[in-house]
Amino acid sequence: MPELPEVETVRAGLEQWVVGRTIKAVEVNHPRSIRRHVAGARDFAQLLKGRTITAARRRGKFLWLPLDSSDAIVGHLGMSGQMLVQPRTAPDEKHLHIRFDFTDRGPQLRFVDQRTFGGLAVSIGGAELPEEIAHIAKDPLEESFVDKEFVESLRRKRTGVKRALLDQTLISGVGNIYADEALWRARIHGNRPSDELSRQAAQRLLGEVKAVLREAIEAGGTSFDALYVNVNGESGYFERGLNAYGREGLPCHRCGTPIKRSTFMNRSSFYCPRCQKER
DNA sequence: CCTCATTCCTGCGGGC
DNA sequence: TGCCCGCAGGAATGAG
Repeated sequence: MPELPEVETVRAGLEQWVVGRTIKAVEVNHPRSIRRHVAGARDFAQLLKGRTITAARRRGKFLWLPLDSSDAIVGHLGMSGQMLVQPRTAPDEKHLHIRFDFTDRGPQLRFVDQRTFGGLAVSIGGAELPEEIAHIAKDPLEESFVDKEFVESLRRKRTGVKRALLDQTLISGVGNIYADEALWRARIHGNRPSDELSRQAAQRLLGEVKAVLREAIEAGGTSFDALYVNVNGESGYFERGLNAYGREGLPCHRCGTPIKRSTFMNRSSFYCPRCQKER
């Protein structure tokens, strides 16, 4: 499940493998994967033909590839999207939806996506910051992210702390896994009302969010199955670093109490009932 | 404006 | 052995 660390790993791979290359042709096999490109597949391909990719950037879980036209390819991996760099001779993947061929006749870039929650679009004039992602907040690893602003807006919200962490307009890049991990580290229950958190607790939580995201990037991301891989098809190994997510019934690494699982927002939450009191 | 439930999608694993 | 159901969940959407 790609969250910020997994998307960052993919971004780094794109920087290495596709920046500086010129697109020769684009093939769209599944219209749903470009549903956010309203003008359709033909327009998508036409805008990209002959363009050179000049960088690989990311904000939160969104990626974008600025082009020499000042447009950009903007993308989100959703639940199962993959950006793979593959030799032209490699057999098509089962869920290969978009293929990029380059003028250098080198490896292709392939967008593969089993559940089709992800997708790509051309953002007109979006090289600097695509308007498609301007509505989401900065992610906590951006230099211009302001801790105090996050702390204050978190405390202004009238909702649960975990729900707030998952709100991409408040802080971007955090998904279900790293939200649970940061809450475990900060010893805060995800159902705690966000407006009842002290400034100190909110700042501590933010510190743990940043720490866990950085550590996960270092490990190349978290992989539970073949769905999350880097551009070369390799898995990350941060799963070993998880303290809460997916550990129902297993002893808390701090106090030994079995980790609990509960469901809300249509998703699972894992927490230590002893370290993380609801109130 | 704010909060929250619903919807999209496919593969997998449990239960019968 | 096969079928059905629940589950995985990021983000857009619309209801209230």
